Amino acid sequence: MPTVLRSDAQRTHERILHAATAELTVDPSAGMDAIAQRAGIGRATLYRHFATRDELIAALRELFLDRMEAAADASIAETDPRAAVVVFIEAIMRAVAETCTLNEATPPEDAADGRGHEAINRAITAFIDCARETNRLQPGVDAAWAFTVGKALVDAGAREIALGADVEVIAPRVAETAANALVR
Amino acid sequence: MPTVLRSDAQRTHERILHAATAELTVDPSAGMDAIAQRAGIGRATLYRHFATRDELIAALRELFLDRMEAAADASIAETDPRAAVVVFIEAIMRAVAETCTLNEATPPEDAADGRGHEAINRAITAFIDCARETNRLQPGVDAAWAFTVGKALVDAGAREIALGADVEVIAPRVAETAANALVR
DNA sequence: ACAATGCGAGACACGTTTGTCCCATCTGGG
DNA sequence: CCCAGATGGGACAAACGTGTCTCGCATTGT
Repeated sequence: MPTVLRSDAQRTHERILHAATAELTVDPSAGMDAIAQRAGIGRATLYRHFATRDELIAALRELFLDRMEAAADASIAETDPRAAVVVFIEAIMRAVAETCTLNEATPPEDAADGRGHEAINRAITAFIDCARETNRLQPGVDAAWAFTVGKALVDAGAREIALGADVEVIAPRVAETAANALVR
Repeated sequence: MPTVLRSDAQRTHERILHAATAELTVDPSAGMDAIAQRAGIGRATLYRHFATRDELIAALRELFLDRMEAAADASIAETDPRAAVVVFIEAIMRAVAETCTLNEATPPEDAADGRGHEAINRAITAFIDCARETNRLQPGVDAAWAFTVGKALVDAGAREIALGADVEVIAPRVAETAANALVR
């Protein structure tokens, strides 16, 4: 076997991640059987790539956090609060449409791993400050509520996509709606 | 035994509905054990009131649909599109905070029972028409998206409440946010 | 004191899901 | 042609959730 030609196993790996994303987005309690079936592989093969269910979910989570950190950086670069929301949400939507999932990916208050919270806190506080300075924040919105609203809308959009809707139509729509909800 | 003095069993019944609401809102796949524990009763007692898990969920669903029909009627009476959203969402929030649950309560496209869909379609089309006439609908919003956004936000708010937040602060906040998201 | 009612706790059978193992099969490179 | 790596399918034990049942206890009205 040549040094670099694991494209076979590699592609299966990615197909699993993609299928798990879709399946768990629609039904967070989906079993390994359903995930394997959606990936078009056998259950045994699924266990060859991810020893346990938790391991698969952890992999999804890592992918998601990578994307979210990138999205946070891109969002902070924006000076307009509305643009900041749109950029951030669109990036997250494209992430959850590919090989990550939001369900199970965001522990509400688990201080255990600072990783997820640190990135999102950076993005949200930057957005809140920016919106407050320009007096464009919707009344009653604070950091915690912005997080809740964003997560709820992204989650709903992700479900639409997992159910067959087009990312290119859903992602901007979710971003626009989130912007309307948070900034005026 | 007197004719009417089942207040004992009756109160247990309501405590179960309330506990099930909260538990299933936080974790839709919560087991009967978790529900009984949150209600502060034994699992056997839970089964004495609801023979199966499905029966419990059906009871929650019926309660929710009652409340939603009332909310739809109240919403339709409003002439201002923003007020229509606020009235509807606030009513739903108070419902899910008491003894109903949104999870499992809204079959996306199950034509089986027209009940849920008929009421919500009435409310949403009335709102859309009203908002379109006054040109206050946010661009890109149609009936399906209004439903998706409303459900997502109510769901998120219900989770906050089930986790301990105060209905009186969450309900108006969800309603305002939904209004901002849908109408300008 | 007595009986009735509702309850908590535990034991149980059953089905489903998880995670492991083994073997037959396919495919591409030597 | 042959072989290694990856796969699919099936058998399997263990864990978990469901639903049923029985027992003993507490409350309440008589």
